[in-house]
Amino acid sequence: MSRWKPNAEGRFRAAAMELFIERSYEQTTVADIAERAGLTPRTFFRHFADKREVLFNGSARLQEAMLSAVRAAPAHAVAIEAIVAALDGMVAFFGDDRAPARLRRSIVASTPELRERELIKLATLSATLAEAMRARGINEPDASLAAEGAIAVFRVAFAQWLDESELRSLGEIVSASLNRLGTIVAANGPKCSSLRSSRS
Amino acid sequence: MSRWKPNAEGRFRAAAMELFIERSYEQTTVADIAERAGLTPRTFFRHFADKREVLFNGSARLQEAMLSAVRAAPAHAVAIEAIVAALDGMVAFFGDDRAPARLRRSIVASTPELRERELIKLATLSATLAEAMRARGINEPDASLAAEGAIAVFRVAFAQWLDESELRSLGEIVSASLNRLGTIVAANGPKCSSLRSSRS
DNA sequence: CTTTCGATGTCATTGAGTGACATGACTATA
DNA sequence: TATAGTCATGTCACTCAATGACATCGAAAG
Repeated sequence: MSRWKPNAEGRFRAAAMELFIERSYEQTTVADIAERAGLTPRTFFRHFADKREVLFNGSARLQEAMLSAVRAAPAHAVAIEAIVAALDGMVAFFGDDRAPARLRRSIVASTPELRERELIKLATLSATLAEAMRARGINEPDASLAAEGAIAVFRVAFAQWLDESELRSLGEIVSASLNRLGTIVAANGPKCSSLRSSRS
Repeated sequence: MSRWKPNAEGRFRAAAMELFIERSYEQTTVADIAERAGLTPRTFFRHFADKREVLFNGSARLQEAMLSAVRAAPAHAVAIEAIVAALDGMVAFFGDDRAPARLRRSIVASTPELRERELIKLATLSATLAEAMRARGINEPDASLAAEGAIAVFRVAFAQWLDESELRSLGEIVSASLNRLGTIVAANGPKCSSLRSSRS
């Protein structure tokens, strides 16, 4: 019997998904996952920083997809062009099949611990996007604002995409949301509306 | 000696802040905090859901400030007016003193665990704001988009407020950021720019 | 004074996460 | 083929966050 098991991470992920569905995330211990994967708990933590990470494999690939889309954008793109490219890359990453995303969301949504992790992944995505925009000559605070706005649009649109039936594609929803955000925020008077500058 | 200690939560918070500064968050155990507070670890968890929560006392009050500001807005406010009110309420909540916020941020920023919790507090704030807007007749997806956008603006502006010297007030920075976001997003063509609707 | 109730203490336990060290397996090089 | 090096894994022991069960103390009400 060989001691070395090929594709340990894949084994862990598959075992974890099975157990998270059979029971739930909370009622599954790392020992359970390791047992089903035919490995030990100690090895689990050599492949994943913590129990949550086993569910967040895709975030690195999503980030890569977003980044290469931004870098492929025209050279002197302004902020809006950069985030449109980023959103485009993210939309392409997910394709048409909502089922896996829905399944994953049902697991993540069921546990505060996992919702927290999801948020930090999105925040990382936002920070990475802002950084990429700065690297293309878009300065602060535009880079951060545009990045935060883009991720916010994506989050809202993505949730809608999962909630509604197969009517509109993700791209259509994202596009509509981006336009909607523009309409909303642009309704603000050029001078700052009624926000009082509270110098005490 | 009386067994009952008045203001247990306050004692825990004070003890925790001291220790987080002396050592760090990570190198402080709940047992340490309890000892300095003159209480037991078990009691700590009766007052705080987990170790992180001891640092997030203000978030409930911030949410209250934001909510009452939104509810105080004119009756048929459109999205932009509602979020301006919300931002106004949040700005007022922090006042002029940046020192406490800076200290707290230095602690939170030093630990991924705490950054995650911070994000979920902001996400909760966003969801609450969206809910309040819906209660005032603003429909989806405008409510969610505006709420996400507003929180994004606040987050970026708040970070700037802490980073720069005492030049501009928080209100001024928030106001400027909101306008900037409007300028950026409004630059998007009315029809959706180049985001291809990727119906595979 | 006694009863009741809420806050705390005590004890035991589970499960996440980590460090140290041993061991098996694959690879390179002679 | 032999030997050394390296990498993934197993084993053991440990810390610490978090929780349940139960005892106890203090205060307030009757």
